[in-house]
Amino acid sequence: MNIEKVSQLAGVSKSTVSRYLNNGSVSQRTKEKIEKIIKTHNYEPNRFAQSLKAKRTNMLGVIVPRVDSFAANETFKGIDKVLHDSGLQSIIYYTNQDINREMEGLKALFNQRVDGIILMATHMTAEHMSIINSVDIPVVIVGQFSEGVHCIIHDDYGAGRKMAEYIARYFKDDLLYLGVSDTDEAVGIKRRDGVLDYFDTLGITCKTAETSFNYSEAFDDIGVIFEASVPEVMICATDNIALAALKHAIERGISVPDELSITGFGGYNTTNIVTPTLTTVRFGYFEAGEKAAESILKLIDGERISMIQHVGNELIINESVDKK
Amino acid sequence: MNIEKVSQLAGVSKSTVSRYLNNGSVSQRTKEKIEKIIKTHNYEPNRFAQSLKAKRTNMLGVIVPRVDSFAANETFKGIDKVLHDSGLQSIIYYTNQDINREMEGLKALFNQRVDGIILMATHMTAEHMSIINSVDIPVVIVGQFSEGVHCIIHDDYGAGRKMAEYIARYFKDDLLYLGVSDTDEAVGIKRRDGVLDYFDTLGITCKTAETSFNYSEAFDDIGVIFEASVPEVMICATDNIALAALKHAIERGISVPDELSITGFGGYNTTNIVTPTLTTVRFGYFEAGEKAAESILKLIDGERISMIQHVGNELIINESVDKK
DNA sequence: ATGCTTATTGGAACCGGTTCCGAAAAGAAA
DNA sequence: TTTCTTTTCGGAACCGGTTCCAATAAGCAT
Repeated sequence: MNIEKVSQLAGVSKSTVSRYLNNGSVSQRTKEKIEKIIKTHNYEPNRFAQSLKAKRTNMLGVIVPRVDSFAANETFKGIDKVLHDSGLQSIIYYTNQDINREMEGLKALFNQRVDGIILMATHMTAEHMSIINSVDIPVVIVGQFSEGVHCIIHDDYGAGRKMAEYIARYFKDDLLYLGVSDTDEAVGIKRRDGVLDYFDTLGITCKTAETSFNYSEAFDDIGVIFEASVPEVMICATDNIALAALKHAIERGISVPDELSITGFGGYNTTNIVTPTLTTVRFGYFEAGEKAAESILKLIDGERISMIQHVGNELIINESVDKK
Repeated sequence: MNIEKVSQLAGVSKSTVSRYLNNGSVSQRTKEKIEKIIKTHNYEPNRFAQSLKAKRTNMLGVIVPRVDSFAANETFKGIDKVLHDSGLQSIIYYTNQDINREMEGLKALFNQRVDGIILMATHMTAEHMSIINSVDIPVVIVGQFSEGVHCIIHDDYGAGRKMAEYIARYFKDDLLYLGVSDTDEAVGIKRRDGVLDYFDTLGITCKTAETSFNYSEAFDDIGVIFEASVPEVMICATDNIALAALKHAIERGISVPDELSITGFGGYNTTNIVTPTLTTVRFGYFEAGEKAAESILKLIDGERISMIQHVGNELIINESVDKK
């Protein structure tokens, strides 16, 4: 079934059918004739033919670094909600945390003529920027900041500070901040500085150590740390790291929170499943996804929007901190 | 940049450039001329124009019921691995576990002219089948069985039996199987029957109760069950349910596994994070995804493949069962 | 050089839509 | 009824590729 056949069966021309489909001026009588044919043969116009002429594909590219992370899942749900409501399809480009596949994805999606791209970035490089600039469709980055692109970012500094304020109510020393590499701007630097800067203003000293985002690597690193000494408080840069710390503590018979207080960042579901439940900061991942999708829609429509949008977060007080 | 301009700059005709792009017969000299133009202007053919004629879009639809589940994530990773290696794009249609959106997705993806659809189904209905049959592109179902479609299914019955065999080594009575609604064929019926049938052959009686896939609903149901009596063994139909049971037990001071043994099904990551770690059956979700993708590729190429393919699973013995 | 086979090439039609433009039809005013 | 507007409609060109077919060029043996 194509527009040609529909027009023949309805006894009109192609252009009339096309006009009918696009709210053009068609008389009531022909409208009815065409409608009948379309209904009985349930005709649907070919999207490729449409896109060819219209230069708009109604498809959005979403580059997803990982699929097994709470943050990524929630963000995607937010994106999907907005896009689905606007009748757009999302093409997922999954990168498995491989930064080269991120570049590949940008190019491939652009080549598919998607109308815009949302990039859930892990770490922005100059190469990213050069590709993004060479691509003349809207791009929105969510979760990381980069100069010159539209970004949706979490207030990592504020989250760090919130956590530090909470901890400082109960503890003054023997603190350890367990962070990640500062190649990750948001988590590795901002989040850490939010914590440490606040402690600094109070004159509280907090040791630091570094580990990986990966649960089992973090688990091993924490083993080494505990071998040397167990602090009173461990502020972990992510919930995954905090979960690894908790696991280690329980295995070694260290009581949480009586002997060791542990906190995370993220608000993952698992933080409520383990015992004790984990005190953490919940980020607005879903909201970030929604904002990213709304932003890209506006950009596609040619609207101007601010380059940076912030998403809030919230301290979740659970059982893993000793409130002496 | 389009094929017309390339041809003009190279001083040849459109058809020659097209032939060059599709490994047709082109002389060495013209090959070089065209290559040079394409490289310097980094031209890429318009996919829509190609698809319009070729009737092949190189895009696959994947209908995903949820994104925050270990099973769904692993399956998707398997699918993506195979598709990415074959240079296909996957269009994700996320349904948020809404069965109506599954139908909607089938229609929408077909309408997009995807070359095939992989459906991660929750529950197959007659309506599904009627849409699938009306759609004349290959469809593969993964995770559920339905007569007349190509399915990749897990050996849920075998998994149930494996678990029952293991439990029967240590326990003879006071068992409870905590299942889910039998609207889910695979988990609700097969998995349960695998467990119960085996106990039957040994003359072991096992009580049953029903709850939801959802963690918090399961948590509430388990509270009610424990209020009445706490069994010695709880065989839970999913890891999520088992995690809820574990949480409840710990909250009530019931020692696991000394007083209560708990098992799950799934092999989720969280089962290794909680203490005690959870004995479970790990399903080959990734493998199922790979098989689904390979199958759809074969079907697109017109090969015949068997209607049902099974994926294996493996008992993971952890700490949550008392081996007295 | 001639005749025959094979490798290259350009022209034109086609895929299935949209849109511009002018012609025909309908409606309104005179 | 005639004339002027306004709607409605069909024809044709176009979007950017692919492919069939016939024409030309090249290669080869005689």
